Amino acid sequence: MLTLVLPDGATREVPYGTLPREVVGSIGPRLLLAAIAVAVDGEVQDLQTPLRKGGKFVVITEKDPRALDVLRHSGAHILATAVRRLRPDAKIGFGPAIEGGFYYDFEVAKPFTPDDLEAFEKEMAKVAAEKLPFVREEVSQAVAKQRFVDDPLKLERLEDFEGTDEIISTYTDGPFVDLCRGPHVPDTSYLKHFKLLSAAGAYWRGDEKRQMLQRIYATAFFKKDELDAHLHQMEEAKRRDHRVVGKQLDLFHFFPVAPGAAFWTPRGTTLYNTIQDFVQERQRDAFIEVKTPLLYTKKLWEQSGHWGKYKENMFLVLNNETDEHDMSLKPMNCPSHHLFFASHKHSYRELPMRYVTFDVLHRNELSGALSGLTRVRQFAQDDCHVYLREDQIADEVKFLMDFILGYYDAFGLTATLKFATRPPERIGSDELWDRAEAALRAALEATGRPYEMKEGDGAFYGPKIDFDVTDSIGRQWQLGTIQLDYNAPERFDLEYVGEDNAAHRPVVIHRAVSGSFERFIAILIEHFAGAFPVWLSPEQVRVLPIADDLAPQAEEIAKRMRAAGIRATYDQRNETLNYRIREAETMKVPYMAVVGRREAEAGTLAVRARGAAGKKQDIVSIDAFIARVTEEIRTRALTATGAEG
RNA sequence: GCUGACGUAGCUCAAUUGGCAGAGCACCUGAUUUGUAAUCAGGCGGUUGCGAGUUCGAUUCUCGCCGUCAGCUCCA
Repeated sequence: MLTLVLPDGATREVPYGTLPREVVGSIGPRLLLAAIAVAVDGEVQDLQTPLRKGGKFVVITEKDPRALDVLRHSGAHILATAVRRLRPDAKIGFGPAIEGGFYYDFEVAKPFTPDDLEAFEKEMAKVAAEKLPFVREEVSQAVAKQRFVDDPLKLERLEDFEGTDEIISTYTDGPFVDLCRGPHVPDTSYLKHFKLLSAAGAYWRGDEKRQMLQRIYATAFFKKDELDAHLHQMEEAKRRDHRVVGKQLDLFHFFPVAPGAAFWTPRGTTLYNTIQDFVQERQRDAFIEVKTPLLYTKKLWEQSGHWGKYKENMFLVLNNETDEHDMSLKPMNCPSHHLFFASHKHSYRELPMRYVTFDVLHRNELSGALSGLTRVRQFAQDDCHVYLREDQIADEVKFLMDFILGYYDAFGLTATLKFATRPPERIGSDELWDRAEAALRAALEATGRPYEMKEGDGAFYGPKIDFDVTDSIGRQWQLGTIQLDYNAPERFDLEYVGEDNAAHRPVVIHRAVSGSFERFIAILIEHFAGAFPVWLSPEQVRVLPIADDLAPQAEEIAKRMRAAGIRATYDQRNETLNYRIREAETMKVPYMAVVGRREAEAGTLAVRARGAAGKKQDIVSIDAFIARVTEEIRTRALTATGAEG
């Protein structure tokens, strides 16, 4: 007998192998209708999978977030059912639920077209309407092999079960059978609100050496408004796309002759420099800024370990002297900082020493991986390497963490922390890794902040804390990082002189805040949808004279603003005021300052804040306005006075 | 890199089965002198990404190259 504990504390004794369906039905027939699946001690299983253990028994209905994964996983099967009906030659791969939806991989002779997707979507609606029950069967290896005799990918998966005592199960809906662990919704009619999103190639088991399958991405929800909201969110993300907004606001370009390397326009350069200035200002006291060469011989990369582990991603340069590609553009700043540190004797009193550099880095990303500013081949980091004593790790991690979180705060971004441990491909002994992971984890724990684990996701030289930032429409981006490195000091033979007058090995921490400026700016563009706060705006005020004869005053006013440190322009073109306002709005200029005859005589401005259409005019003196804007810039206010939210 | 889609004026997009490459915006000129999101008129603007091929004829069909986009961890 198994003991089930219901949420209200009541217990049920049921025989081993009882179906959850029976238990739920006995609690209430209406609950059975609403049930999607159940969870036993937190483990989700469907209503037709026999109970094999007792524990806390929770009925999962639509309201439970875990129900969505079940629905989506079933959606994947329904997709495969539809595809098989229309393309019987399709071999099935995997079809899991993923964050935001689900996909299914197929091996087909001819890739899918958008027309195919439309047909599949219609067929899925039919399958759903047929209300086919999902039938679970637990089968032997031999029976399973029989069942998937025409599906080589499934047979390959079955081989993994050889010699294990795992239960092999299949799920059938109508004509379609899939090797599947479950859980599933009771029948296909549960899938009501779904949409096929895209099709693209995907390697079998993510391995580029294996054949390429065709993956169809889709999403599904229980309620129509949730699906609509999801699709709307995708539209919103598209509207904010930094590649589109960057063009509208004239911030950067790409040219085919420099794939993956941005050309920054005057406006984009202003934005870029403003952000870099901000970092530099924040780092003025506790950091040491240096500039280092871009090009190095391979000797340095051999010493750092990059030549062995990272060569594929480096741009190698032909050395005329040796006639070999034995030089490389730097993909990272760390080795040059190590050279700096090693160039002098250091006392323990000097530590921690924090070197920072904003140099350009080059990484040879796969051509297919390039994407706008978020994945580029040339970029700059706000890169810092800290040299410190082992006993300083906890304090330093806290210091860096506060620095990083404070920085994001200035942009209205919030971060969550991820702790990443040793990856399979790595340098350094296990003893060093043990020490590094223990030290970093202890420092992280000491800050008292919550964090998530990312096992095996560390850098090749050490464990790290990643900062994942959430933007204004809820998307997550990995930005900052704190990486602990015991290997580099060994490789570069770094030393400091301790209190005992003996040489000691320092520890290195790699730290980035923005990740790369390129990607950070892309994120800011999308975060603010191009409507930057005043301090970041490439153009902060646009002065608009109402008629030609007021142009000299407008120019004079713009000059006064510039003298006060405001990025001000004036637009005296022979166009209507409406036209010029529209253009300033389109360019997301935070303030428009209109000068008419009344204002010119009184020394005032009629100020219109961006996005404040229909609001009553704000008549202020020029001096008061300058004071207000300079104050907003100084404090780096996130919302302008009187502007949209 | 691989799979697929796409590439037409500075930008956003048209161009029936292969048959004279177009529009709006931007830009220039002129008129208008403008009070809070597009004044009117005229004009300039193209090796249809690059290179081959098929054809009487290619933006359109075929091949190669370049670039852009989606995807290539999310495990039956």
